[in-house]
Amino acid sequence: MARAKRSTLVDVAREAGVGTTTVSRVINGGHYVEAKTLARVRAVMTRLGYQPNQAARALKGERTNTLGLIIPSLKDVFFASVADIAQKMTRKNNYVLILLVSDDDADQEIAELDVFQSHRVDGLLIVPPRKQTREFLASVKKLSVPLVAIDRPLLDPRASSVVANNYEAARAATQHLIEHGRKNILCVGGDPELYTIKERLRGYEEVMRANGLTPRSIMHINSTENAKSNLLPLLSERKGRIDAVFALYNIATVFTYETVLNMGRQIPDDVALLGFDDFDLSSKLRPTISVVRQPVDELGAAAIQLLFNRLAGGTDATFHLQIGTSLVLRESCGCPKAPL
Amino acid sequence: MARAKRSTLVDVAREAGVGTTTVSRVINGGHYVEAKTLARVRAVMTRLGYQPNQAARALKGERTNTLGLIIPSLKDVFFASVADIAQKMTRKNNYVLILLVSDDDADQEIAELDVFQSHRVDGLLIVPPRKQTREFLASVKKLSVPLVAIDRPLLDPRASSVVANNYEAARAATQHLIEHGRKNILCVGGDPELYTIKERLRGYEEVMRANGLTPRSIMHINSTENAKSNLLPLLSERKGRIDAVFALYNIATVFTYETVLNMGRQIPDDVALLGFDDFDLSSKLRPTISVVRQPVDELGAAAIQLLFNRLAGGTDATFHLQIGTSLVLRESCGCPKAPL
DNA sequence: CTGTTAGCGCATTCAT
DNA sequence: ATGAATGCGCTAACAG
Repeated sequence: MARAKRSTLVDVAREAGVGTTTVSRVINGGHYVEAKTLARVRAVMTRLGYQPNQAARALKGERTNTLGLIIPSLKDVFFASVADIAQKMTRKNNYVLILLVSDDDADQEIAELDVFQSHRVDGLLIVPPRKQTREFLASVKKLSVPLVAIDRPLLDPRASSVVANNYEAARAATQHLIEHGRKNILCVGGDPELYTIKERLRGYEEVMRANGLTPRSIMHINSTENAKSNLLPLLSERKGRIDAVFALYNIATVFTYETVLNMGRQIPDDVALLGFDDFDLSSKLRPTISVVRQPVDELGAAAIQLLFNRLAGGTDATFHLQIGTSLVLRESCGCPKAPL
Repeated sequence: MARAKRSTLVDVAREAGVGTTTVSRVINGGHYVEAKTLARVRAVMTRLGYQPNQAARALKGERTNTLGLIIPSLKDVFFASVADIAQKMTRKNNYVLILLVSDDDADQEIAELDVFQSHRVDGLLIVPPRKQTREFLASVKKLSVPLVAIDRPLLDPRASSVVANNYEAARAATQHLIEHGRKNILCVGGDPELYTIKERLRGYEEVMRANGLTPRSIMHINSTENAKSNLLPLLSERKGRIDAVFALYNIATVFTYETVLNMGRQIPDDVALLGFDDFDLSSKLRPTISVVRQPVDELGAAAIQLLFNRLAGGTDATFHLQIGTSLVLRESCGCPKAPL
């Protein structure tokens, strides 16, 4: 708390009786410096509590050692996990992460890109907004630092991206329900404009058709009320009675779970349930919920790695990584209860 | 992506046919600049896509417009929410937030304080580590920027802090269970070294004694296994059979829930359950779980506000804010089921 | 191996 | 109302 003036590189040089270059070298690894000098300078730095001023280094046109991250929200476990792994990887590379939350809004994300420009971050990891407006894409194009998109690809093909293989995941999930003998499988989703949702829906529909079954889906499920009023009629239909639900994102899974139980039907006996995205208490609900799990850490790590490769002067090539998912089979899909 | 050299203030000045001072003035609000000049300069800035270089401003000894946040983890909803509100408030003040995760480790947190010093953040919001070692406190003392502690007070009394009133919250919770006629109330907690846990335990014990009841507690519940093996024997005791549990943190609540149900007892009929800290699916579990809710947003907002007040040149006084909590009464405590 | 020096982009006196 | 000149702390030539 004591507002003491910080010591600078020059102070250190003076105290240690060396030139500024030497001190600079010590800061940056101590190469080409005599061991004795090195030790002396280091001692002085410690004594003075010297901390290099990143602003000055940045001004020299060097790196700011700063990465920017834009996610739609921190309250969503998935994105919080992305932020978590991103910050860990960033730190490991001796960088620091600036966090901006976009609320999934393109205009806000444009403003945030500006902020990052202003702060001269060395690279950017972003979850593109739901609607990638032309203005947004223009802003992206003007960026002068490497950028990697995560979770959803950027419409600008020149940007690298790391996403889960949503399509294959949905295929596997649907296939699994079919193998449990389910025939009237309903697909429950959120915003149909969203890339991930579209891909998942596509996978579901293809597998249904390939098995001679009729795909049925309902989108825009995003609240308890709306789940009840929209889902309930569908689930109550007599003919072609729905015997399974494939929910396209974690909240939809929970809403479906709630709605089904509230109408007095059994999971999985009456209605099997398989969700997309794992969530905290998936194994605490009764029955436990089977889900498609996205390897968030892998996604995040791969994305940050892409960024650092670029920063390390690697190729300028664009990568579009698709990461595989896995099925976590618990009880709700109809799989046997795991032994205690 | 196009690596174009960014235009600088000088470029703008040249293009606009004015001096650098004028441009600087425009950037900083445009006072004392003729309307016509102002418009012209602004136009040039837009055309060139000019973005002031924060590094340069910082170097001038001014602000970096950057705040630092240290939290133990992003995977904990509580801390994720702190980060969320912190970043929102920070942005609103035209600042930016750098996020560091400490894993609740003092040494790591010391290192992170250094990183923040190096990046010259203007202020710091931190969740102090579980164990505030002497070294850690020394590092804090050496800081030259305002710092506010959140969730747990800092042992250094010169630092401001914003915490929930854990003690009162625990009193109210315990009292509530007693009012439901419960007499053998067990308190289930985590790390007994933790400030929040200690305060909550203290509140619980006092109310128990004040009502002529015997407090009983078990700490270190932090995994499903350990919950089962430690909790089960206690809950199975015949005499003085436990008829309620007050769980001191969200995970403990879930572990208790799971353990009780697994042993075939009913909540709340056999064992009432009241938890500390709300969690995502608290109202989706059967029965729904009653909890003490901490107003995270209020906590975070108050803390950031304290920081900005200081930065605005406000008083240097130290504040120790205690924020009140509320009881969210659902079914697990014995309250009547809410009507659908 | 080591020291001297010239900017990086900006805010700021101090003039005008 | 505006401009010229200075320096913030550091790195990178360039000399020794």
